[in-house]
Amino acid sequence: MRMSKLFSTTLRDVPSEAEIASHQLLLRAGYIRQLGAGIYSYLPLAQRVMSRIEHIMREEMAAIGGQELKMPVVHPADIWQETGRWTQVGDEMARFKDRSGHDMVLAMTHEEVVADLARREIQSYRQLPQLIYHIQTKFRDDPRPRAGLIRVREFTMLDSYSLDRDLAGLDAQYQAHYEAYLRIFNRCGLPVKTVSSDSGMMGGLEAHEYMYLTPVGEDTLLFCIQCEYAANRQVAAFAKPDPPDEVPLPLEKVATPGTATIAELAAYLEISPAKTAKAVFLMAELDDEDSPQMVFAVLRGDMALNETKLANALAAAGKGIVRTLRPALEAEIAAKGATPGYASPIGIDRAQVWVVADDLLPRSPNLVAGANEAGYHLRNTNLGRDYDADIVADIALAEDGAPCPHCQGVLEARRGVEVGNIFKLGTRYTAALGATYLDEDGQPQPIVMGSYGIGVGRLMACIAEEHHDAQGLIWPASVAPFSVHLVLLRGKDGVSEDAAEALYQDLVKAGLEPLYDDRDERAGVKFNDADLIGIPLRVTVSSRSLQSGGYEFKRRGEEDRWIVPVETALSVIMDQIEQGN
RNA sequence: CGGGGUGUAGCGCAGACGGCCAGCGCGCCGCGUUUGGGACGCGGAGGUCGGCGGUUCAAGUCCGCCCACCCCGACCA
Repeated sequence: MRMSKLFSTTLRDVPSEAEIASHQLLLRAGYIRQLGAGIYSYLPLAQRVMSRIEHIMREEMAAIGGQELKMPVVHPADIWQETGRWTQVGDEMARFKDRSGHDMVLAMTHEEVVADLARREIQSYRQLPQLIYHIQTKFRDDPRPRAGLIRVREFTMLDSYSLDRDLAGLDAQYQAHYEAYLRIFNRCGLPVKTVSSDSGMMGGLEAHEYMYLTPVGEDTLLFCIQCEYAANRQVAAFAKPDPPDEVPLPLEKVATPGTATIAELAAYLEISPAKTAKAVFLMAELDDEDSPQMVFAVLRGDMALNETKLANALAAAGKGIVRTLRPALEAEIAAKGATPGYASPIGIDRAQVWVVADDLLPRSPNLVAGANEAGYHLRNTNLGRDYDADIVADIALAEDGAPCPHCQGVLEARRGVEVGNIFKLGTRYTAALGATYLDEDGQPQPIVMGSYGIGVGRLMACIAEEHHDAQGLIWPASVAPFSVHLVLLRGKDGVSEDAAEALYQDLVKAGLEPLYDDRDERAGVKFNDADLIGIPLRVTVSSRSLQSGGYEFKRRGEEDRWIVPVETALSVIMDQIEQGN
């Protein structure tokens, strides 16, 4: 490719909307351009990088028996209605009507389509297992896109689905993906950690996320510094302390003026926050209810609520699938007869409010809780004696420094970007859509599904985040948009130009992919652009290099420069590319 | 959706006390000089000042409404 013809230009100034390195550099180097919030055009340079990433994906998918297909971006609503996600998923699914008034959706994922295909194509256990995948555009109308390509609304994903006759088959395919995806990240030069995760809107049995650890990440992960335990904070467990063994004492009302927060209360009574009960009021919108349901979460005062755990606890207890969960307004709390800041689990109207208690509470005696009267609390409240809960479950948030649930070691919080995820879905979608096979006994059985995804653009952005310096991008050879950056510094006599043209033609003939800077620019401009664009190998052809005996070689990210004789230049370039990969 | 911010040429910005043809740097086009780490001179092109409405003799500048984008939060691959 001649740079004089390349469809993009480099920018000297950083566009003001970009804050993180990958976003700034991908813009400045001419890889991407923004069209709208979370919507980008991928210029030829970016398209080449993504093609190379996708090539790696295809190789690794083929290695575990994947068959590539392509499923639609636009779906009729009815398959989403069949699985219930039409109502479960909120506004992040873009919906519209076609000209005849049918509800349609823009695909945000493809479980429904896979299950639909499975019910049409799969009749017999003899046809299982199957592994199908595609690399396809998805749209999620995220409320807040950010950080350049890290979080966008339209994106392409490698999206893989396994179909099995039983859980053992699913386990095997899950494990195969687990490893294949690690190989993909490894080949792309991106270090990742896997963590246990919430299955979120996918639902299912088990899930892992592949996290690239970086301060610009938006997920919080917890890692045990001693053992292998690692989890997204949304699901992270921790070893809760054993409360002291105490005899339940009689309830006692105490005046506690001006203590609407746990900190104020603990200070006023001169007790530890661990001796108090915290009340959190939330409004849950459920998929099968029109009006929001109030939920009263009770935790020990020294712990914070994990809303994901709470939502999962509600679902597990059969209360319904939570679409959204938000803090209740003071007016809503008062409307249920509770006093904000002094609310009590004792005497709460459980016909109107669901009480969910953290699983530490049944063994935490004599906590101070609100008296449901401004300025008063109750000492010695005991779950089971003074009040009951609709649900008792782990709903506490694991925080930095909490004890590991496996080894009691310390959990450390880190930030990360989720670049991939894998889910054991089970039969949720296949059962809903009636995707069954006949077993050896002629009995219909639901097909067992798994789904596995990697965001291509997000992966590219993370690679850029990981591999750059102050001058620009430094692509790993495996995903670089071109294999070699040929820089011509024109002399007066045309000798350098002829040499560079000849080398360029040789490179093209050899099947390599050179980017040839044939522009009429000064050396500084060309070198700076080369650094920005970040191709691993730079070969400079100039009268100075020719006088030194050939062409000047330099690897991006290294300081060494060396001269290679004209005659051997082509083979050295091929060696360098080989070595880089 | 709550809080904060920004919209003036391709990019970065000034202009805000209403007042000539709306500016600067970079980039872009032409000519010349220059030629190994973002050159210099001369001459050019390029603007619905985010949009609509209002106030006024006069609006980039004042007022109202709307839109877009960015950041923090809620939410998510």
